Amino acid sequence: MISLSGLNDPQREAASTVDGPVLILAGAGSGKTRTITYRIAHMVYNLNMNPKSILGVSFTNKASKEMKERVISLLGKKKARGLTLATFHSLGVKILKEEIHLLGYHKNFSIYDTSDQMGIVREALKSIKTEKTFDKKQILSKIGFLKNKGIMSEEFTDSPYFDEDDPYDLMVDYVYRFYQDKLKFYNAIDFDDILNLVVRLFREFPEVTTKYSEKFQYVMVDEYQDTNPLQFELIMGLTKTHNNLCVVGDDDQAIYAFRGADVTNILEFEKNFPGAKVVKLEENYRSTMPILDLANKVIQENKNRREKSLWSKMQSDVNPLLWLTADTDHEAQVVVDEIVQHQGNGGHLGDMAILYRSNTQAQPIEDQLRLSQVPYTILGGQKFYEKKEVKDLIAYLSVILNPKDQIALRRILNIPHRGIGNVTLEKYLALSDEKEISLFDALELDPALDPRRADHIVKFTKIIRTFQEKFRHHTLPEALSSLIEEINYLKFVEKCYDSIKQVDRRKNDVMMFVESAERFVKYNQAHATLKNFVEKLLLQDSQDDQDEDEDDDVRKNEVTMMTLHSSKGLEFDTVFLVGMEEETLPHKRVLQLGEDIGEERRLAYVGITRAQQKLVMTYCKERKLYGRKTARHKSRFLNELSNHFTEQDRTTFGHLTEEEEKNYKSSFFNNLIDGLE
DNA sequence: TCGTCCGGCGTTTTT
DNA sequence: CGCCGGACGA
Repeated sequence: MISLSGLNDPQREAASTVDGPVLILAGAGSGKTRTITYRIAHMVYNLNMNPKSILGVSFTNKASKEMKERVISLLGKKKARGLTLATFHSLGVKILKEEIHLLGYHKNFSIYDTSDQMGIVREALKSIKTEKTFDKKQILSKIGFLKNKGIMSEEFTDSPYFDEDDPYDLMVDYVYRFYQDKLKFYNAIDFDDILNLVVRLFREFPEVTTKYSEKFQYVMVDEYQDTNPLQFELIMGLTKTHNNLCVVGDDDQAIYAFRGADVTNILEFEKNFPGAKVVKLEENYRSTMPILDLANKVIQENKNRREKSLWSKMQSDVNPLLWLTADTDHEAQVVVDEIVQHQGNGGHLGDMAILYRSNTQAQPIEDQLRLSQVPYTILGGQKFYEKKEVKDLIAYLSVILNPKDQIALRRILNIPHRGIGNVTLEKYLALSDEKEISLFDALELDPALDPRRADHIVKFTKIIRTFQEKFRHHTLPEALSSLIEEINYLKFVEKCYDSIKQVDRRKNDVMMFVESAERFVKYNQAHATLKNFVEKLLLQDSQDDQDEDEDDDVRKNEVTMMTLHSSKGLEFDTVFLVGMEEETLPHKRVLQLGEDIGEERRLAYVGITRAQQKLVMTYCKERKLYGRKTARHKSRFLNELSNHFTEQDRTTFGHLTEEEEKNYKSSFFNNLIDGLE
C-alpha cells in the first residue's frame, strides 16, 4: 500500500479522487507536485490501474522530469513503467509521428524554431511588393498567437482577431497562408504546429481522437492556468471518451497570457467540466508568515481571481525588506554585498536567488558578482541549439534526414564557403519553382546550371547522400564526427573569428555537440536514431541535458539569477527581488498599452512567494536605460503595504551604526581591490 | 560574394 | 548603450 496519510486533508482528497473531473487549486508552495505524484502512485499501486492508461502533461521538461523522478521514488522503476509523463510538445510529437501522414506530411518532418520561422516570413514579405514596410517580428508573433488560439490560416479573416481596416492584419492573412504552404512544402512544422496539427488531426479525424482518448483513460495536467485554447482543445480531445481529467494550477500564478495562455480555462473549469470536484490547497510549506502576508496583500488587488489565502505554520519576526538604492550599480552593489556577507558567515550560495523582470537587469548585477568573485549561474539565456555552430551542424543533420527542408539547406549550402552565394541560389530557387520540385532536387537535377559552380554542387549533394547512408550504418557520434571532418568544419570555424578565445569557445561548442550525441547513444541505445536525436535537441533544453550525469539534489554553491518567469516552481531560502519600480514591474510596455496589469502583479506575487525565510526587494532612484539615466519610482504594487515590509534607505548609511558603517566601507573597498586583481 | 557601415529599436518565453 | 538587420560598395 502507498499510504496517503502523509498528505494533509485537501491534498488527500485530491489524491484519492481519481474518477471524473477534478480541479486542484494549488497555491504557491502548497505541495502541488507531492499531491499529484501521490495521486499517480495511489492509482497504480493501490487501485491497480494500468500505468499505460495514465497520462501526465506538463509544460517544461524540468517539471516533467521532476514528476517522473518523484513518481519513481514512490513506486519504484518497475511499477512506474508504462506511465506517460510528457510535455505538451513531446506528447504532440509522439502523436504526430504516428498520424501526421493523414495530413499529408512525411514522418521525417523537420521542426523549425523562431529563426527558421523568421526566414519564411522574410521570404513571404519579399514575394509581395508593398509601399509600407512591415515588421517581420510583429507578423510572426501574430501568427504564433493565432496558432495558439487554435485559429488556422484559412480561419483568420473570420475570427474576432481580424480587423479588415488594419494593414497588418491584411498582411498577416497573406503571410500566414504563404507560411503554412511553405512549411508543408519543406515537410517542416514549427513549435506551435506540434500542437496545432494534433488539434487539426483531432478535428478532421474523430477516430484518431477516440484512439488516444481510449488509450489514456486518466489525464492529468500541470500548470493548468497557463494552458492556451489550443492546449485546451487537445485536452478536450484526449478526455472525450471518459472525462477523467485532473488539472492542477493556480490562477494567481498565470503569467503567460502574452503567449496565448488563457486564464479563463482555470477560472471556468466547472463550466467546461460539469460536476467537477474542486479542491483548494492553501497551506503553504515553503515560506514564513510575514512573507505570505505580503504576498496575500499584493495579489488581493487583482480582480477576477479565485479567492484564496495562503497560510503557514512557520512564524517569524523577520520582515520582508525594501531597499531604496541610488542607481542600477548601487542596487547591484548592496545586493552583492549582502550575499558576500552571507557567504562570510558560512552561508551557502545555492540558497540565494536574484530575480528580475527582464534580462536587461542582469548585466550590472552580473558585473558586480564577478567583481566580488561570487560564483553564480544565470538561468535562461541562449540555448545550446541556438548557438551558431550547433545550428549549422543541426542544419546538416536536418537536410540529411529531410532534403526538402529548404531552410536548413539554405543555411548550409554555403557553409563552409563553397562559392554558392545568393546569385546561384536564386537560379536554383527559380528552377525549383518552375519544376515544382524541392530545392535539393533542383540541385541534383541540374548541377551545371552555372557551370563554374557545378563541381561544388555535385560535391555537396554527394555529401548529403553519402551521409544518409553513413548515419544508417554507423553510430551517431561516429557518423557525426566523420561529417564534421568531411566538411572541414573546424577549419571553417577558425576562419570565422579573429580572436583565439572566440575560436576556442566555438570549437568547444562543436565538441560538446559531439559529446551530446555520445550521451544520447548511451542513454537511448536502440532508440538513438538520428531523427530522435535531432528531435530531442530541439524539444529539450540543454540545461537539463548537461546535468544528466550529475546529482542535482545538491544545489551548487552558486547564486542563481533569473527572470521572474523562469523562477516559477522554484524556491530559495533568500530571494532578492530587484527593480520593484514603476515601468520595470509593472513593465513600461504594459503600462503604455494600457492593458491587463494583473499579469504584472502576478509576477510580483510569484517573485515574493519564491522566498522561504528572507525576502529583500529593491528599487532605484535612478536607472540607466539604453545609456540614459531615468528617474524611477517605487512600484505601485507596494503602495499602502508599508506595514508588511521594512523599508530602508540604502543611499545613506542610516540603517547602520557608525562602527558598521566603517566596516561596510572598508570591506567594500577590499572587495573592489580583490576583484581587480 | 562578402564585408562594412549605419539606423532603429529595446518584456517576459517553453517547446 | 549595444545588437541586429538591411543596404550598399569593393
